Amino acid sequence: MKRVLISQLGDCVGETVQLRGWVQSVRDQKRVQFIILRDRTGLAQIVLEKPEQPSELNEAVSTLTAESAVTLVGEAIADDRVKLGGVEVRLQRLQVESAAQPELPVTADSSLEKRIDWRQLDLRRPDRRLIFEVQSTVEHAMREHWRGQSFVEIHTPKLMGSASESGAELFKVEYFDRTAYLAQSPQFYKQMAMAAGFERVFEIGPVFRANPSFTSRHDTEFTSVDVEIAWIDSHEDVMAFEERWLADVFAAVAQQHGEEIASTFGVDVVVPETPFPRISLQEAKELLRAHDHEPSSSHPPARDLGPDDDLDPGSERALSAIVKREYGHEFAFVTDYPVAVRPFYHMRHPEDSGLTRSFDLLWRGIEITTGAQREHRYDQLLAQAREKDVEIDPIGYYLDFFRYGAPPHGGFGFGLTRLLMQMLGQDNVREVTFLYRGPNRLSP
RNA sequence: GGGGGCGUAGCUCAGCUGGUUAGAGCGCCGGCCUGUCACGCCGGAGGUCGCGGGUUCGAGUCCCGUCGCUCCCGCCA
Repeated sequence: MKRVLISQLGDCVGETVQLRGWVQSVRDQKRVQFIILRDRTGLAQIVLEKPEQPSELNEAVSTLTAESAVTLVGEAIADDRVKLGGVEVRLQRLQVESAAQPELPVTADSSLEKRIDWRQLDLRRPDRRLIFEVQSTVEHAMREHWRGQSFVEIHTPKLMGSASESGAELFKVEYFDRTAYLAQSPQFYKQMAMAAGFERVFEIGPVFRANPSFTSRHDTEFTSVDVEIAWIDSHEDVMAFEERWLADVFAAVAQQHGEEIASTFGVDVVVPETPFPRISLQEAKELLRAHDHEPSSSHPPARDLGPDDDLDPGSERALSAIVKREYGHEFAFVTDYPVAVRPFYHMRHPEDSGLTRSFDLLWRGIEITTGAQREHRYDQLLAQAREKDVEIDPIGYYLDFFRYGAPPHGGFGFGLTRLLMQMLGQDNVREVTFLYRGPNRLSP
């Protein structure tokens, strides 16, 4: 007897094998019983004859409930009648490791909310599992690319004494006799790595945002991918890095999961061509004005945008559609945002101090990256902080990073779940988050 | 924080302008069925219609309040 996975059954015909998995279904007939067993590699049919006097084994099969965890032993038999792979296992022994209660609380067509309540059952579905296999491939491909370019992986603290950026709200936590905050971004610390001479760093880690955002693309805790690179000339170098890095990631996903993603989710993973189109925010607004985009029924139309306005979600969707049509590209770097909508540490254009050396990356209408060249000159950084009315005292440690020689540098933050959501045609980040955290969700 | 939508059986939903005992499909339980593979057939159980109040002879349905969820906007990745 040997322990095998369901995918290996075809090579075990005539052998006695042990299978371990979950009961997908039971068909209990007069003369014969079938179990459909599922493991991480697929489905298999288990068969047992039922004589006039049913055996104990027959009784055990009759009382099996769907989703019970079992170990079973039987002989693998090739049989053309079996539509499921042409091989079935003639049951000899059955061990119920843990019986499932009858009547599952969720099914594949249950609401997302209920499926998250019972996430351990929801994730047993092969299509949900595929999401996290793809995520593993994505992160691995990212690391391979970084390692090939001598990046250093860092792990920055998630407990902070003060805010790292203005705007987003912070979660307060009790920290002995004072208050600490959960990090909303590793921004300041990856810049510290630049001051420390690491030159190229990355981090994949959790970030926390106390925004009460009720949308399909926000959560209060999510996995952020952060990159910072020294000795750059402008934000162009950062974009040039990111597009090649992403092309590598897409190539790995397409190669390892392309077919399964297409058959499961009905979307093609297409490796994007580099370079991606670059469009300044001003050009973007002109494009939007020039194209009469039709508002969809589920989304409001894009607003009319002033010079200091950022793109709203409607404009981002419309812009992506225009770029797809005009440039034939699904990605678009939107560059050179006005100072008003960017944080104090973004470097300004030397020839136009109202604009920053910054960019967002849109993919299929959604923002997956924000990046910039950072201001590394202490006096200029201090002046920009004051101009933005940032309290200097709490960020004194950060400003100190730049007092003893910091290289020109820049980087970006990247939303892993937003990438996965778009890549796999999912309509909500909760689908691609192992356990979602939102304003109303702290369990399971 | 602002706006829209939803809440009826374990799950997904239907219940028109208020009218007897609240329905369907799937699932569950029992029976039947010589190999099913979305098996099929027969039968059964299962509901405080989110919760509270009001209008009415009568409320799942109308009104007010409340709780929960969800989507969009704002904010952002």
